Amino acid sequence: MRVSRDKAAENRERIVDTASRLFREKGFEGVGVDAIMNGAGLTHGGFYGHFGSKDDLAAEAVARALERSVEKQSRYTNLSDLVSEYLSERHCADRANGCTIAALGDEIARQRNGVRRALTEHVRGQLDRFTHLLRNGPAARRRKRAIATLVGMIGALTLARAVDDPALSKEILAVARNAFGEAPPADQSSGRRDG
Amino acid sequence: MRVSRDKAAENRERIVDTASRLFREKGFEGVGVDAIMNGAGLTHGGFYGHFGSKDDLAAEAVARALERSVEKQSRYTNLSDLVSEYLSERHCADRANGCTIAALGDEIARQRNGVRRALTEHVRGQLDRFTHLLRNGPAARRRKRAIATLVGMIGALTLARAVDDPALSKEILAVARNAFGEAPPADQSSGRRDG
DNA sequence: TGTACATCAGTGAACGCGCGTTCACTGATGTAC
DNA sequence: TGTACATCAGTGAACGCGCGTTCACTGATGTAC
Repeated sequence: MRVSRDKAAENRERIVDTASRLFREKGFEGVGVDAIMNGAGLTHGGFYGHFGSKDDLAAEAVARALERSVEKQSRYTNLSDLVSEYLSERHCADRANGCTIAALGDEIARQRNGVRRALTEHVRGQLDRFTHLLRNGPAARRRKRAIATLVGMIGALTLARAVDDPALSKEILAVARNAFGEAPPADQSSGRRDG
Repeated sequence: MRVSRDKAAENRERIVDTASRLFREKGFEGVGVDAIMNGAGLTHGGFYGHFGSKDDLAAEAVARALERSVEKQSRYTNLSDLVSEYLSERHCADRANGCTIAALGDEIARQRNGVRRALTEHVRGQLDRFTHLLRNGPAARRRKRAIATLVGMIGALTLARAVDDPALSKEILAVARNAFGEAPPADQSSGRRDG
């Protein structure tokens, strides 16, 4: 049965949002078109009225997830709070609504161009934002800190999720919050040469 | 045609090694039993004489990859060299023979108990080894640095591989080598409180 | 504003392929004498 | 040491299921008058 154009547009958005969550939760190959459409309250047959292929949807879903993540970040005016939230146990437990890079990082590396290009632009933006949020030192040094902070966040969340033992997982998050949220990780303050 | 017991044992080892490489290269769901057996110079039918299921092989393959990684590390007597090698462009480009956590991290988080448990023990060992390689400061602080270093390494390699642009990828690796291989990342040397 | 028709979003059955798994078979290996 | 038979590692065809994709159909929406 036909549905109004507005309703159809809403449905499309809902499919993208649902996919964006399910992919992060179970991986690209862990979710079928069927599950995505059911999750959006539709049946699988209508899928190809909205998207050319599952891969096309994947590209849109990743782009959507990355946009949302930038929106969420705009609330933070300093990097420490952002890092603390990112490395919280809540975020660690909620893969479906959390960071796309931590949830799908190594699958994205094997993905088609569309997905990888979107991610690359997102990372560039992240590094610029982080560099801007860091207040001390010249831009080049702040950029280095931004990179070290970003990779520390991603690695900590990935490892905390991969590990089986809740105590170890919490320890990793807590130490990383302290290391990347408080002290400047790329600061060569221990007196070594600067490269 | 039957094969000698020694040859059969060799074949089994070769299957595990091949799987360990192919899984890291293409992900658990990106490789079929067929491809693994062909890679080991056999046909798919013989697979179930060696393993109960593809999942069982996955657990063995991950365990094997982690063992190999520990063997490789035993060559290093200081953490800086180890980090530099880990964050080299060579390692970044060679997913099949490289770090299992960076290659399969977020898939492992969704995997069965066998795989996750093996990984957890490996991580514990890694942290102990890193803590031991760090020479300065009390054990508790060295452990924090070990954790920050490990998650920085994993995050940097994951991100450098996910990103589309070689220049950005190289920048991430270079900055991370400097941040995690030279200065102590968990060092609160900038004068903040210690937690 | 109301009516008649065309459009098309969504449905559900069906297709085809790939993949994990099974199985009857083969022929070299291992063993008993 | 040699022979006869049993064992069993590996082969390749086949099975069954799931999944991405297609398609004929439905009936509400959109439109023309």
